Amino acid sequence: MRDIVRIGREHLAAVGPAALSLRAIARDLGVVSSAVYRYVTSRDELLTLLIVDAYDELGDAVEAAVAAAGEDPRGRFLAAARAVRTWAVAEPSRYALVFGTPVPGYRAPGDRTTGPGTRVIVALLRIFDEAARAGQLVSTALDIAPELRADLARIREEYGSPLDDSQLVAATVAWTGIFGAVSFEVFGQYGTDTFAAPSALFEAQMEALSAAVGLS
Amino acid sequence: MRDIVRIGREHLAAVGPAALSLRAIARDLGVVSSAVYRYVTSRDELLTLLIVDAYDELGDAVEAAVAAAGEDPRGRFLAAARAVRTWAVAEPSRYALVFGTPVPGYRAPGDRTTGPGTRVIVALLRIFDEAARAGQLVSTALDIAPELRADLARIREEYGSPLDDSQLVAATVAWTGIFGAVSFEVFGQYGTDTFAAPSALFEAQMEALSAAVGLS
DNA sequence: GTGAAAACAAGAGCAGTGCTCACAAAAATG
DNA sequence: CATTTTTGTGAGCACTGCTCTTGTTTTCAC
Repeated sequence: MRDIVRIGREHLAAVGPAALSLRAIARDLGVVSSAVYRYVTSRDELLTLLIVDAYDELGDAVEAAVAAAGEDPRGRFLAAARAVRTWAVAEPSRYALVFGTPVPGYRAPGDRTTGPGTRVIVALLRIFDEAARAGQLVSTALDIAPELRADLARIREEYGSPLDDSQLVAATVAWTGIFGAVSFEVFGQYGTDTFAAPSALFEAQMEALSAAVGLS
Repeated sequence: MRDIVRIGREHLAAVGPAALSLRAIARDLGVVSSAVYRYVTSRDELLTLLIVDAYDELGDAVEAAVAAAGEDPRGRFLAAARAVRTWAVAEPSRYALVFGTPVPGYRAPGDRTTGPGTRVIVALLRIFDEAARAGQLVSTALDIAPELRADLARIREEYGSPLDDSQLVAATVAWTGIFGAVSFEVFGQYGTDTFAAPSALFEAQMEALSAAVGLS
């Protein structure tokens, strides 16, 4: 059982999410293909296990990086961003599983993936909250539609965040900005060999982004 | 031949990139499966055709939106971002094909995809260039590593851009920021039903982002 | 210890996939 | 009209996810 996830992870790293084959995993496991269905009801179930697995590892990495960083909110933000990128570059297939195209026909069971799936944004929000409390988060007033205000109010309550609407939007910009930059690099969307020094680019991008969202 | 792409596009929209089946397309085409190999050497070849197709349509949409917007650089930027999102929301499968996880085993042939694939960033760079020339792009000096300076110099030359290093980095932040936000929405990565008004969120995000990268 | 119950594995089989290849019908060209 | 080129056929290979029936272990209560 644990072995299935272990070998599944290996195959995932080797062939990518969509090419992940239960039969191949069974072979590697030295067992006939149908035997795997004793432990896992379907390929999607296995994907869910691997998704949770990946979310957890990424969450661990980010939380550890934030904890290891200093008190400075901006430094913590940069550490979190760096941790995301480092993990993604080291585990492109698992990153793709979680942050790429949803696997065809696959519907993530919310009850099992939302918990681990929110660890990064929770960590980011905490950094923003601390910054706001320390007066190190400047808020640029944005033009926010009423429907959005309702959404943001719900989120503020759910996470118990002290951020105002504009700051919350800024946090989502930081969030999507990090993953946008990482995805571009990991998925090779900058174009072929456009950047020889992707990590240097990422550093500069995150510096710009952290300043942009008001972190100082 | 054109029919293959046409039906391929329909299937793509219906089932997503990874589940796209040549045999199913052949059936819809009223032809035996092996016949389509007369026109397309492999499934990957078909994917390439569809990728180019998607890039072109997105490029058209963005260029048209920018042209229809006023002279104001910021307005043009917002128009471009909105065009990306609108197309992505309308064509999630095709968006996924191009900006999601690379299809397993698929290697995009650079010579056929790089041209159409760069139209969005070219449009963005033009907006930034115009803004810079009009003095409407403030440059916040970033800490840029020497290796990155080399990359940026190459890019500046390739695109004939007048932007300085920090402004170029800001442009990549805008670029990846747009697609990061769009991907989060299209791929449902914000979490289940977190935002009831995604377009309002996007507007606010892009407003924040445009200000953040120095566009005024 | 023995017998029932639960857990595990095997193997055949179904429907689907990408792709190849020898062959036949149709269309264009001389 | 004859010949070449193009287009389509159908069988077949190796693979996939998944189901179902059968058999083998292991565990556990008595």
